[in-house]
Amino acid sequence: MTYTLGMPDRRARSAVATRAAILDAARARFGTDGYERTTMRAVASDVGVDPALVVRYFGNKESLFAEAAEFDLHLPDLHDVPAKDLAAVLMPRFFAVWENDGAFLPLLRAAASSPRAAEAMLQVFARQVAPALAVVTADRPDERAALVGSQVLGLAFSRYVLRVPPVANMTHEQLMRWVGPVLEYYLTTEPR
Amino acid sequence: MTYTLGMPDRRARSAVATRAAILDAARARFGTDGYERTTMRAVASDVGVDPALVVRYFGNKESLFAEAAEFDLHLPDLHDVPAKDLAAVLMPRFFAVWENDGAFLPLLRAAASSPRAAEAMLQVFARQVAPALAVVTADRPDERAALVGSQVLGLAFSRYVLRVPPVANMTHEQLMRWVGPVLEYYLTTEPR
DNA sequence: CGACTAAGTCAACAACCGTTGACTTCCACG
DNA sequence: CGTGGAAGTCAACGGTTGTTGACTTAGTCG
Repeated sequence: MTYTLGMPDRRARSAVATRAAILDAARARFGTDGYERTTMRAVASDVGVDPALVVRYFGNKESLFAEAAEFDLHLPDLHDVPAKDLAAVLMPRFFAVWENDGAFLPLLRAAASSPRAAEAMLQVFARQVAPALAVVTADRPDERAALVGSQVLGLAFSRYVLRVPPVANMTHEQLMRWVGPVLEYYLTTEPR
Repeated sequence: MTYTLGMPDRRARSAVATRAAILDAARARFGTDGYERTTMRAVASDVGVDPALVVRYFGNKESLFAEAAEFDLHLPDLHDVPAKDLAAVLMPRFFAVWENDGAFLPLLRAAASSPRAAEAMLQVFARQVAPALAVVTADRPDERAALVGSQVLGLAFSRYVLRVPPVANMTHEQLMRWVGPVLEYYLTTEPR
């Protein structure tokens, strides 16, 4: 332990830990309550901390949201995936992003009433979804990617926001059996 | 003019007119700003009226929203529609409701961030969409209706809220050619 | 005309919000 | 030991919100 420079002490370590805890709580709140109904006080209270500390770390509510809404879809490379297996590869990523990760829901909720959030979501689609799908679409890749996006978004909205009973209660496998052929159709089949 | 009973005078007529004006303004505000960011003061100001008058007519904000979110999809009877023509019958109603009518978009926007609006939207689905589709689905009508709903909702979100370029710019016929087979599949085909 | 009543206004309330700046606590290090 | 600085708290601010109750205006009818 010769170096003290760049070696945070116990206080510093606990500082980044509480910062991360605040970010987690913010993600959860934004995801379930949306932007407006999420209060700085509630986020702070979830971590057991003073509201002033939240603004000390993140500046203000808008910046906190921006940082909480940053994420990476981690879409796999689809180059060597046969058409029949596309859904089996894509759907698990869908569930992971919307259920476990939980970073996507805040953005979806906010995008409905905030043009800025809508623009951010469009960027995610253009930079991550469209390129990943482009490698398996023969013609009109933009149209096909957007149609896949519409089905995926609608499924997320029905299942995680609206909680439409049948769709919200179905298992991953059941959903994959229903939706899988649709994704495959949008990506590979020629419409009539 | 023998009857005065049930014959509203000028004051009463102007009263229902301002009430209707308030309802229109509320629909517009809820549609663009969502539930939380819509304020009673803003709605009142749009009509050029005191905020107290809004609560006088509608009780409170929640009731105002409930009344502003009421509408009828006017879904046709699908009893005698062959499976091949289902999409051709349903899609025009989709465009009419989301483009011309314009009463559904507020509800979608608000539903993303307000549990109340989400509940209202669920009611519309359960009372209008599901029963209308049930007459053409052989088995598991609830699942099939919910899946159709998810695709329709996702299309509306992509096209009218997010405005994803390819989907937002396509014509009615192009969209019908792409999405039609999916609706038909959800309603009539057996999944693997 | 004068009383009645509906339509609408006014000011104010309690609560809650995001944000601020000064204060306290406490650990590490010279 | 004691001092500096980071981590965190505290109380308060200015503003906005939904909602309330008393007040004013104005048309109608006996």
